Amino acid sequence: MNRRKREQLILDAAIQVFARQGYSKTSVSEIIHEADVARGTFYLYFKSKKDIFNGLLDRFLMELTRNVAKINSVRLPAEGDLNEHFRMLSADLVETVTRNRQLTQIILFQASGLDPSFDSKLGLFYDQLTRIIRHNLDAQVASALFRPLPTELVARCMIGSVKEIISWWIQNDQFEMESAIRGVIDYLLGGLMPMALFEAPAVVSQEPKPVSRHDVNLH
Amino acid sequence: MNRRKREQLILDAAIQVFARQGYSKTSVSEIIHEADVARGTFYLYFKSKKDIFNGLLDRFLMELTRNVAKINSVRLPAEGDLNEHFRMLSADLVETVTRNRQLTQIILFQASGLDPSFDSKLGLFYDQLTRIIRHNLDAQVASALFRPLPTELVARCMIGSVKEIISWWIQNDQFEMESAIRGVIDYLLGGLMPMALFEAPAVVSQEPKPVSRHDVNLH
Amino acid sequence: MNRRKREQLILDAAIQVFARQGYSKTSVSEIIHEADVARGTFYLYFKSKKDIFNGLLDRFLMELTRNVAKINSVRLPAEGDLNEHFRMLSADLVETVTRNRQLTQIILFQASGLDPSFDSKLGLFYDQLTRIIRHNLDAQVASALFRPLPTELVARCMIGSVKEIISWWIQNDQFEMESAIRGVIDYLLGGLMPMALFEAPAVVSQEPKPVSRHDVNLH
Amino acid sequence: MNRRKREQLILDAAIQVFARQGYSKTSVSEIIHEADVARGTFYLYFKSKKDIFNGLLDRFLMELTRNVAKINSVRLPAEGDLNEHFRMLSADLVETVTRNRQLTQIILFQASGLDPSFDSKLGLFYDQLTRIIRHNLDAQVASALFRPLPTELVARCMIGSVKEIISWWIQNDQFEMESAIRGVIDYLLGGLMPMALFEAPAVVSQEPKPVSRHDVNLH
DNA sequence: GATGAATGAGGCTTCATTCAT
DNA sequence: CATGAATGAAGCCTCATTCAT
Repeated sequence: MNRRKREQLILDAAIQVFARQGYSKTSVSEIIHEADVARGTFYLYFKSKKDIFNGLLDRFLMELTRNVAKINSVRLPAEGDLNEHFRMLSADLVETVTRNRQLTQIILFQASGLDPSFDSKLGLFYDQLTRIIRHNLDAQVASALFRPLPTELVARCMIGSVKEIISWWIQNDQFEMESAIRGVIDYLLGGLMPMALFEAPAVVSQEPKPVSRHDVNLH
Repeated sequence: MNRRKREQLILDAAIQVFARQGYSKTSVSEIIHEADVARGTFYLYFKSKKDIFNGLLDRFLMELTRNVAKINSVRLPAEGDLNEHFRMLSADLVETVTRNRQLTQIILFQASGLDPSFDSKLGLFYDQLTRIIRHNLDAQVASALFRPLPTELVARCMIGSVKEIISWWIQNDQFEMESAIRGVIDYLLGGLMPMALFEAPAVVSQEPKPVSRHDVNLH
Repeated sequence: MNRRKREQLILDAAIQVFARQGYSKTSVSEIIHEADVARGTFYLYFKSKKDIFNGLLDRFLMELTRNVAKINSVRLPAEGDLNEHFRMLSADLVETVTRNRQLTQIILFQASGLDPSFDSKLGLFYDQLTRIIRHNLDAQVASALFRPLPTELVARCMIGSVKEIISWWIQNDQFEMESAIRGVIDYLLGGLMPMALFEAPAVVSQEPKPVSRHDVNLH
Repeated sequence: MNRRKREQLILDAAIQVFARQGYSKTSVSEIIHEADVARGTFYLYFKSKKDIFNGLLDRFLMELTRNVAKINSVRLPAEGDLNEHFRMLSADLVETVTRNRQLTQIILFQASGLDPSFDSKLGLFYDQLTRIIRHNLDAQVASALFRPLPTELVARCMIGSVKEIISWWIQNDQFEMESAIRGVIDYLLGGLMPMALFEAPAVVSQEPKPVSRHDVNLH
């Protein structure tokens, strides 16, 4: 068995145990028992319990970042079914999360507050995600596809919404993924689009939107 | 010093220390040192470390529940500035969170995955929150103030949005609370309201919303 | 059993085990087994294995310093049996070393190179000893009782001589302490005194040296 | 690369690492890293960590024994500068110690108490050294060059003196070797020689001692 | 001969909890 | 009620040594 395979073996075992018991209550003993390797072998591949968790964090956050970047890398089409458009783009994200159900659970919802290194890594991850989404929102606003908005704030709300739905899904076996995805996208978009795109354009140009709806600008 | 006062003394000390270091990294030693009571005294008032954390969870989640219930207990006014309306209603929630900045941090973002009992308590809390919000949303939808929506899903998104913003605020000292609150409310509402309420009502009744926007119903 | 007694109990056990096996090969497990206390109790009294050893170092080196200071604190009498004079003064040192045979063994001959903190403590100890002895030597030289000498060097030689004899004694059960002490003092003095002080030059060639100077023969 | 060279390679690496960190704190990993050989290779040449250290002990103690034997193998000249005589004889010892500064440090001052096998080897070494020196002292006493003395005791004192000075030198960069050597020899001799051998009795009271006896001043 | 992945005994330390005073 | 000394299970990690390739 070569180095890569053995490392993966231990990583997989760690995911299982971390998912089952959380980071703090997981001991290295349990990981090596699950992986069926000797104690020393664990430390041959990972410097510490923190280290292996950091490894999981890195891998998974990077994959998620790629997924989110993909969704936000495309210019929105001026017409067509936006919901369907985003649904297709988000397929990879959904697939990643589905394939790593347990890991998602651990990393998104339990990694906070365990260790400064985890926290800072997560903080950077969310910052980066925010930046990506915000960048896209800014572009849409600039092209008047979306109404003026405090885009950083909205990006964070979107992230929070998606996280919460994922959390709900993970803990709920009767969750219907398909309709939920459409529902979330619909809701997230609904808050962004100028009415004009939905309704008769004529009205829009006649009077400005009420001040209360776009006078908010953070920073 | 009577029983109640001493218990509160220890609880306060525990909040301080849990807030500083999180649950797992906090030892009973640190709590009793902060509270300046003997080791045995701690166990006179609390069954275990888990027990005192459960107590904190209960108190804080109950207060948050009351705050959220208040926001959602009022029928929306048919006219007037909705944003301002919600801003006033959410004042207590904002106050609670501001006053317990550290506790919020621990309980909302670090209590997950530490212990099954905490997890189930948090799960119930979010379920209850969802139920409250959803009940209100349903009412608004019924009275056509909001467009048809998968209300449970939307309620969860709202919770997620608020949590994420709170998390951002906690970790960011330059956060401008005032404008953020308005921004979040604006965004959350924007995703819910039928265009008709903003623009000329006439249009709304003339043609239904696009199918793609409200065919999503979970459960 | 009060704090002091319990600490002494553990210290005594530690001395036993350290003496038997040396510092490195002694485990905390063995100390607590010898002391018959629980593992946690050890750490209630000592921060670490290093800490308890440091405690032993401190106590013992301080006692030795006092012993040596005593020997060197008195001005030498202009006449009388110098050997006997020093023998009386060194009684306490001999008693300390005899009473702490095992501790002497560990601290003087095995504490070097185990840990920087031990090394620096030992270094300071020997420096202080050297200073004390040198100070006395300087005084004797000034009053012409001793011949001019590189006093620091000589002080170190004296320390080395005494250490080596102690080491020999510790490892040798048939060692005759009494005669050895007289022999060492005689030898150490012999290298310091101007000939004139011992005898009238003329006499030397006429009759043998005084009995007191060469009646010491070990083995 | 042949067997002998590779063994020497590992031995040299071991010296480096042992010297830097002492025996206990040196791991086989560090030795093989320094030697740049594989882990298994180490065990091809040495049975264990203890084994390689024993090898170093043997080699070095044997060289020291030779050096000391050389100093003591010669009959003292009836006249001439004894100090200079010994200084020349001790050149090799000085050279050995200087060339193996680190090894000296480890073997003379840190090898004690690590392992029974090391202890017994060191014990034998010092016994042998004592025997060599004592044998020579006995001869000098017999020929009345030295005054009657407990020669074994004195031999040990001499060894202790030299060890202490070496230890001082190793830890002190500003040590002036040249004058120290003369000083030590002067002091060691001064404690042994009958006054008569140094000067004509009559002279003593008339003029100061010969320069060679007190021109040594460190610092 | 040479390699280095694998082993597992054993070391140090922490800490929630108990209980005699 | 209050105290705090004592407990010991359990956690993390190291490292000398082996052995299949």
